[in-house]
Amino acid sequence: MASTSQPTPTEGVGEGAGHGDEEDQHAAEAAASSGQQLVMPEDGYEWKKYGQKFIKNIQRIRSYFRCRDKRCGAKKKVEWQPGDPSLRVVYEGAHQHGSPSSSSSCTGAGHDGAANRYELSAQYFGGPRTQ
DNA sequence: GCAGTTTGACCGGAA
DNA sequence: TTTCCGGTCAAACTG
Repeated sequence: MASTSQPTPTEGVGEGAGHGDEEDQHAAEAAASSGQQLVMPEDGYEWKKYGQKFIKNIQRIRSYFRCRDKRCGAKKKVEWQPGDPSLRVVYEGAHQHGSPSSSSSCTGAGHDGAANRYELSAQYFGGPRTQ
C-alpha cells in the first residue's frame, strides 16, 4: 500500500476533515518506512504547497499545503523529522467540494494522484533539487 | 509559454 | 516593550 490512493479512515480526510485538527498518518509512516522515501500520503484531494519551514520547537520540518480549490479553505500541514521517515499530517478546515478523485474516476487519480505526490524527502535529503 | 514548486522575507501573535 | 516562532505571500526557477 505504499502508493495506494485509498484514503484511510484514520486520516479523517474528506467529510470528516472538519475536525481533523491532528491526524497521525500511520499509513504514511508505514509506507515511508518501507519505501525509505517520504512521499506525501494521498487523501483524494489536490494540494498546493505554499510554504515550508523548519520548526525548531519540535525539531521537524513542516510543509504547508492548501487545497487547490480556491473556494475550499482546507489546509494541510505535513511534518517530518530529518533522518526519520515518520510523517505526521495535520488537517485544518473541511473541504467544501467533493473529492476530485471521484470526478476523475479511478484513473483520474490518474497518475495515482501524481498531483498529490510530493517527495518530501527529496526536499531535504538532497533529491533532484540539489543546488 | 504555462503550471507548479521551492526559498526567502515579512507580518502578526504570544510569552 | 522586546524577542522568538509560526504562518503566509510573492518572486524566481525548473520541468
